[in-house]
Amino acid sequence: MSVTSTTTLDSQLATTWGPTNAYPDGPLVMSGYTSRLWPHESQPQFWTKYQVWEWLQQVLDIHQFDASSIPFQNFDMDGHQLCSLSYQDFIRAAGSLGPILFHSITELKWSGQYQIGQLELKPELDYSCPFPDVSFPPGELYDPSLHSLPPVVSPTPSSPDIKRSFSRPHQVKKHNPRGTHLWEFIRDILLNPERNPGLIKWEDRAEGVFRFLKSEAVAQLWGKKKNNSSMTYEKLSRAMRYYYKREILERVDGRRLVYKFGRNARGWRESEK
DNA sequence: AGTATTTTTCCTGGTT
DNA sequence: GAACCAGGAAAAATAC
Repeated sequence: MSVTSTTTLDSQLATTWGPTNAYPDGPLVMSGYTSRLWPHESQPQFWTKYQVWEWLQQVLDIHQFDASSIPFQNFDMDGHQLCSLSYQDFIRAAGSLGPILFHSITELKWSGQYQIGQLELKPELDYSCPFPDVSFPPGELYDPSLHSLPPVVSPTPSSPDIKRSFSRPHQVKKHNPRGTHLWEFIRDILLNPERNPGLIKWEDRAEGVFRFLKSEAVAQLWGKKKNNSSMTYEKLSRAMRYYYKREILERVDGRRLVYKFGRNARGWRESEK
């Protein structure tokens, strides 16, 4: 009764994560539990430069800072190098945010070793990537996060010239239910196109305009994350509409499935205007 | 334990 | 007719 359109969803999922690349590496993640991390993600020493930047982004988001708070150039390194930085190095590279980053990476290094035993991160340090706790039982959906190795992507040094005086880290505590809000979840899908082929795509990267390509599939993913198997795009979109008032999203009329990030959405820009 | 936020659920009605 | 879009209303889930 609650199933909207299985046919459509099936086809969306099929085209998105077709059988071609389903479970390429076998059952790396225990399908029994909801795993929060997958091997390479949980072990910073194996991160690529790209993943290091992802991590930076996530930590900033969690602590409500925007991307201009840290000179990303100072972290132009892979996970191995990152892990060898000292506390002082972090201070030098990130100023007042150094301690936060240091704490975060330390925690991650530590828990990474035990992730086999399914050790969960402390909630406040959960900058885990976009789809950590979305694990689909075999045969159901292909979970992109199960791809242990991200494709070769370089940090796109287009112009990370985000230099600005540190906006003093005065904790702007906000609500953060379950680690991620819907809009952040959506944003993170956009920021990780390699792992999420064809779910949502940028229409205008600079303006923050994007479009859902597989609306029901995204809803399913969101539902999985919230442990709600009856999530639909209909319901997800209602939540999206509430963002208009808060200016996290701006209305884009006329175009179906198209949304635009608003002034209160952070962390989606390639570089700060 | 209680309040504020955010999301979910359901719905009516309109549009593409 | 299917799939969306707009919001109102109210309940549920979370955060603090």
